[in-house]
Amino acid sequence: MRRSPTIADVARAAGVSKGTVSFALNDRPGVAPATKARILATAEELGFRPSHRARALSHSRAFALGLVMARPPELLGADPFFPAFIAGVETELAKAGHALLLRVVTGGWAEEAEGYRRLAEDGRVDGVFLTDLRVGTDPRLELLTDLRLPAVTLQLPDGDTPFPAVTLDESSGVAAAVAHLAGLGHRRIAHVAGPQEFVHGCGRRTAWCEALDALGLPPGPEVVGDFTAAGGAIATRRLLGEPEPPTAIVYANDLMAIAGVTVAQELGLRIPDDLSVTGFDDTELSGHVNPPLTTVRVDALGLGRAAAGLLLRHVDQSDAAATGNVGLPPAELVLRKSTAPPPAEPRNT
Amino acid sequence: MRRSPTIADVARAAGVSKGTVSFALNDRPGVAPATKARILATAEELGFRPSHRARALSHSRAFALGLVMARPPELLGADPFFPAFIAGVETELAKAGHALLLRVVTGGWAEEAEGYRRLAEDGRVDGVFLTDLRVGTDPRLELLTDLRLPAVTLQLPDGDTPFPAVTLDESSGVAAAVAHLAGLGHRRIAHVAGPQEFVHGCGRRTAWCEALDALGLPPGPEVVGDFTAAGGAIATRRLLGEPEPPTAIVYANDLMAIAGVTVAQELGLRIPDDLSVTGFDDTELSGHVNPPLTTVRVDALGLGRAAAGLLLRHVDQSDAAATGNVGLPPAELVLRKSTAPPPAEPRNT
DNA sequence: GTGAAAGCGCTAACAC
DNA sequence: GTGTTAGCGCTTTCAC
Repeated sequence: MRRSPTIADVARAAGVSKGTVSFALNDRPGVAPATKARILATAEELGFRPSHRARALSHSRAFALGLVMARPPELLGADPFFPAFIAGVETELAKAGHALLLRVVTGGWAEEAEGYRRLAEDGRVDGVFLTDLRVGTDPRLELLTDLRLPAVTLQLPDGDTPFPAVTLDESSGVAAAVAHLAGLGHRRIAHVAGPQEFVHGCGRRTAWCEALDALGLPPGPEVVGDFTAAGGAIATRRLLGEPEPPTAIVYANDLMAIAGVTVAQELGLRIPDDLSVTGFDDTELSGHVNPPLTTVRVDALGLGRAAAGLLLRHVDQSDAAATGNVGLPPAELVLRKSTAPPPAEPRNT
Repeated sequence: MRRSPTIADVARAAGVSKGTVSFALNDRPGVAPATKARILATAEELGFRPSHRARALSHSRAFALGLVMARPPELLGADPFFPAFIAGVETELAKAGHALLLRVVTGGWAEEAEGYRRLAEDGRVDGVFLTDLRVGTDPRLELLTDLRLPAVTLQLPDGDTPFPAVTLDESSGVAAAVAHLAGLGHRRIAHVAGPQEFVHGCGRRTAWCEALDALGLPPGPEVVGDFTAAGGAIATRRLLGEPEPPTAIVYANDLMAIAGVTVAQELGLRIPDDLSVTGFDDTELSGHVNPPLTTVRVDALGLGRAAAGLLLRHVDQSDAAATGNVGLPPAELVLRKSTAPPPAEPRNT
């Protein structure tokens, strides 16, 4: 079992000191071109790879970024956002030689806080991504400040946190969906919302609400769901059971929308003839359900890339140059077949 | 900005040497109970947290495990397996104080190999999980042996790799689906397979094939898909366009099955009256589509837990005690509403 | 331009 | 029992 070569081996083989090797390897000035070439060659020849562990110790840096996913178990396999987001993050991190540490917690806040705390106190990461921001004051903000752990957040353009943020306007996508429905003639446009403690859940609801208002339509009925299919089904049943059911429903994600379509169909409604539906996320499946779902596309991959780039810059610069936010193109409406003009006659339930 | 206390600080405060502190902290014999208590107390008081980086360096261990996900971008958000698997892995790793490093590669084999290589050569992880095993000789087997990187594989009970494995019988689930359909009276039972280079894609197909044979049924038509919704749609269109279309289709995953149902419905077929369908995975959505999908449930969370436990043991034991495989309960059929007896009359296409 | 040596924070062998 | 010391492999300051 051959031990992998260390910087000392290279130094010996090249006939120089460890320090010089280090300088040569890191492109630092003050090494004669000839020496440098020789060092690089022997390093190459020996198959030298710098030990990440040793660098981490002497730099007091982990060269890794962390992501804590707090999710109820049911939502784990169904959420389309994280895998794409993570893929985006990875493309950036891989280039920079950083790694991504994942922590998934399925319990409550205590467990989540513990997740961040351990990442920080163990020095396993140099910074973290803050997704699923809570409205008001997210408790993680204080925690991370406490832990002195750099972070970037994902949030809506009007958000305001003490951390650098990647912003993406989801509202205009929802507004476009509402406008599209209104344009088709709908007047009772309902909403199945996500949990209102999250900025995205809350933001989408607000966008729906304000879009209705801007169009001079009355505020439609709404039910707050939980982003799960089961929750979407229950919410839909509630909405359709009302005395004057909506003719269109704007869902806060595709999962709830698809479950909602199923419920409506079971109740004998035809989509889109009797009921129009829109989703949010544009999951791969949404184009392949019956009917194909009109939805709002959000670029999770791009978000991941942008967030990783921002966090890397934020972490790398020890000087306090303000790292500005970065904005992504707004979410956009994807028209498919789940929307149509409302039925002419009022239905009876 | 207060530097976090090191072992030297604790030693000084407790009036002992670093070595003694280290022994006390690690529950090693040879420290007087009184001294030990005092050390533990001062450590607690100072808020001492051992530096993971320093331990990693002196132990030559990363205290982290790696997972390389190789996935085409389309499948990233839709695959229900990984999130649950990762959650399972995490529950075990968190207990053991290990971290999970994720690497996602969307390109080909070269990129994937590079992913493993970097994890190994950078010493970022102590071992890796090998999912999506290829049939025949998976190229990663040799690579990892080369890199001297411990690994555990996920595979079918009859698999055979040089690495410890977590095994789960998927075949009996598929066989149960076929038997269920045959019991309803179906005789032309088709299959939409996953990519045949993977053991799970191949295994499910073989299970379907052998189940038909065991029941004395003729081998049904089949199309090899790619596990994506789009692929499932295309495959289904092909099967239903044949002169004598099947009356039932067994899909290798839910995503393709749901897309297949949509295609069939667009062609005017009623599910399950005109066509029965089964899936595989039991995603959250599959109970909330129209009709709810009969499928095969596989315990991804349990797989993750078992794999993590196995890999931890495998990595921790420096002595060569053979770490046996661990077997999980077989996948089981979940009956819902997408299956029924075949239509009495032969349809015309 | 290059070498020597002192860290980074912990572990583990070896003295006492 | 406890203290001392030499690593783990790299970075970085300071002489020369």
